[in-house]
Amino acid sequence: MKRYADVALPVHLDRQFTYLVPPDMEQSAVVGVRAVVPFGRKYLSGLIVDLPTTSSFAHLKPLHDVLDPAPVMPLELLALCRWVAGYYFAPLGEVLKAAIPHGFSMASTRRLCPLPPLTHTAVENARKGSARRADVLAMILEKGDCSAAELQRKSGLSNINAVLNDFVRDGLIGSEERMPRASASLKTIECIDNEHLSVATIEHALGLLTTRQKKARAILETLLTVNRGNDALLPVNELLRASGGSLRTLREFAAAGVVPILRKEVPRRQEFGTELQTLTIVLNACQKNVLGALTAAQDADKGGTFLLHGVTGSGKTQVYIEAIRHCLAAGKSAIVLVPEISLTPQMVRRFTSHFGDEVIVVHSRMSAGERQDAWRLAARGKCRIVIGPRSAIFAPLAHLGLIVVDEEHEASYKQFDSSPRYNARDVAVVRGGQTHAVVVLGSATPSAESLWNAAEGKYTLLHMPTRIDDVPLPAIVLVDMTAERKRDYAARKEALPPEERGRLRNFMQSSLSSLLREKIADRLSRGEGIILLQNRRGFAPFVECSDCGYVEMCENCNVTMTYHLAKKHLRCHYCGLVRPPHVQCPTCGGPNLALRGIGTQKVEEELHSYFPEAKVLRMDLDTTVRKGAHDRLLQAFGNGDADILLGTQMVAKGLDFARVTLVGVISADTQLLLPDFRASERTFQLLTQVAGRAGRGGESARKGEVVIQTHQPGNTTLAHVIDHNGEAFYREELLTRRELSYPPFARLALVETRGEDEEAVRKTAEGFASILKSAPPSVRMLGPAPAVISRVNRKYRWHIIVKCEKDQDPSGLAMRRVLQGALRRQEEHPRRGVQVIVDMDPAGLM
DNA sequence: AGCACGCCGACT
DNA sequence: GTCGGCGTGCTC
Repeated sequence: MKRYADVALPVHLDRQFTYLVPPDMEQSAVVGVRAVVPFGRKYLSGLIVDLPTTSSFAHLKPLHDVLDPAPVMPLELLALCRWVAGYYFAPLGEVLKAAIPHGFSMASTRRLCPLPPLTHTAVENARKGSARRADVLAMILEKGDCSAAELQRKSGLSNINAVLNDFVRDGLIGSEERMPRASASLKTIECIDNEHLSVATIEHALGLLTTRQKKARAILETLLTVNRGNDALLPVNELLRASGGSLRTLREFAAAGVVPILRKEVPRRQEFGTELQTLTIVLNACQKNVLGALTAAQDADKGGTFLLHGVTGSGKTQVYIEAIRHCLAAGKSAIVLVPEISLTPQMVRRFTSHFGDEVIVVHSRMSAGERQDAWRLAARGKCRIVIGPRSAIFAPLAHLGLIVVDEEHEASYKQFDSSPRYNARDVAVVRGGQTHAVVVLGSATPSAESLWNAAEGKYTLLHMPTRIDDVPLPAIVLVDMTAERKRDYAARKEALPPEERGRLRNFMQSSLSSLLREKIADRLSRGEGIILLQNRRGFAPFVECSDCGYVEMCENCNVTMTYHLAKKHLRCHYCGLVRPPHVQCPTCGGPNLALRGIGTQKVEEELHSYFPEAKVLRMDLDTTVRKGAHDRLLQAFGNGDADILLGTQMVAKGLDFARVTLVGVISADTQLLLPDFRASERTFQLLTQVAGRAGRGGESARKGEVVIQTHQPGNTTLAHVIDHNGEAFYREELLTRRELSYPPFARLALVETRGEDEEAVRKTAEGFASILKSAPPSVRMLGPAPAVISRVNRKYRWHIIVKCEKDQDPSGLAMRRVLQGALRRQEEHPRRGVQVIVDMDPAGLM
């Protein structure tokens, strides 16, 4: 009987491909192992996801190879990936590619070699026809074996494969598809091979040494004194360090057979060290309460989702740690999801201090090899705690007992830029449901969705309303920057003689109000720490002609360009384009191009001019791109090496610094005025988080103070921030959401059409919308309309918002069917160069 | 989505 | 004859 295998491939095709299983692979071809298959002209590696007994397809090809001796993807995880693929409209192959680190998305490369008929004379003959073709032949003849990609690059021919095919047909060259190595190999180190070590041989060799060969003698003598079992092989570099000998000498001994050396595989893993002070922390009554609920749920073995709403500084991390301890004691494993931005060595250390080698950390800066090692360690049960961002929700842990999602409201859990567009928090809840693991969503400022789910009884709400040691919440004051500006202007005018007052036309307000300046001076004099938030990097968010209003725009995107001081250039924060600013206005020719708005660099400059003696650390994307820079900055500030930590939202996510007694928000309005239904929520969350950085010290510490500057002093969101009145904020926010049919009361999908041809993009959007018009009335549609940022990376964007009340379609099934149907019909008449992207539960509508 | 194939027009 | 551009259809 014939056997078949369905293989999911990392291609953007919502289909699986069926292959014949050759008889010699029947044992090894099982669900969850990777296989190499012929696909078109190439070979691809994919995952076997099913073993159907029949196939209606007539021209099946056989599997080419099976890569793994045992499944690399547990069935439970495959089921989760299937759910993600279905819910977020992504091909299964792409979900698997996101879930399995490297080694999955491999494709063959075409290699060429010369055949006997290819001689220098043959090359010269070809040169009569085409010089470029002759060059290709010459290269193959010279190199002997080379890749098609290399030939393409060096020859500049665009249709290299067609050209090569001609040569193959003429019998001049040979061609084959070769797969890259199946997987990055484990790192190996050289060790002394204890098993083949002979004391007699070494003593004999010692006897042969002259008295002058001190180093050589030291190596052998040291070797005789160290006695280790096979489990703890002595690494060569340790032996050399201990004996002071050189690698060269050791190599000679090895070559002579005196010292046997072997290579041992070692997983690459980072060391994070321990943080002793947190090891002895005793939970307070509130923390114990919460922990009790979590451990009881774990013991009941039925899973369940908990929303842990704890104010900043209430000690959530310590609760997570104890819950994990309980989980491990029961023989189970745990996943901790953390926003990428908070995944600092300091944060990881809090976990490694307690659990040591049981912890494995995955993060975006890891190499392919490191990722793969981490995945393998988790899959083999060598590490039972995986800490990481978004993608860590796919960690291949068996016996999952607990999933922690810290800062569950964070938008970074939602992948928005590429398929699969999943929200790791929601996937966590689903995985918990599938495996009966307890899920803890923790936050000081939960998302409106999660709070509503708790109110509806889907999640169990746990509260931690007080800070550790009852440190009071900081006092928050609002500064009206409009009034400030007027006062400032009047004062300057007063100071100038009447004939010079015209110069004030371009008067730029300081980014620091007098109140904030006063408080900064006060803290500086006391040696206390200050955190300043300005959620915009660069110097000036836009450059404007003071005469005609021209604004420097990006040529690829419909956004303003930001002026960066260090390089004195303009930069697009969407596509990365860099160019110098105009010297004269390109529209009116005027010389008055002014730097407008406030970025972190501008604040930094002003701080230097007001407080030349203060040490300021700027922390934003521009100062933290280098590896470890983020941690170094936080460490330096924590040590007291600097007085002021100034930065974008990342200053709100650091760990506690007891010495901070003042937090300043340069402008609360940056996010508040965005045309997005989550703008208020985002602002409330960010400001509450950053305010929570103030005054976290022990009992002796001074109360923290927070100054928030705004041009919207009457805004109710800000009023709730200063009152620490989250309850009122969420009550009002939920009311608005209900009125306007936004989440959590409705499910949203954002359909985006995207392409370089504006007309085609618009027409595709209109076509999609007209298909949606025939949907049942419960599925409603807004748009189509150009996106708020109507062009990014040379591509135009149109949006259709699709929504459906949750009480009419609780599972989202109706909406999914409508969208699925519309996508199918759309694919029947595709427009070249236009993509149609469906973003389920989008993080924002821009 | 890639990618090959086939057809057309520009160029030498 | 060469070569790139572009539309079309396929990938088990």
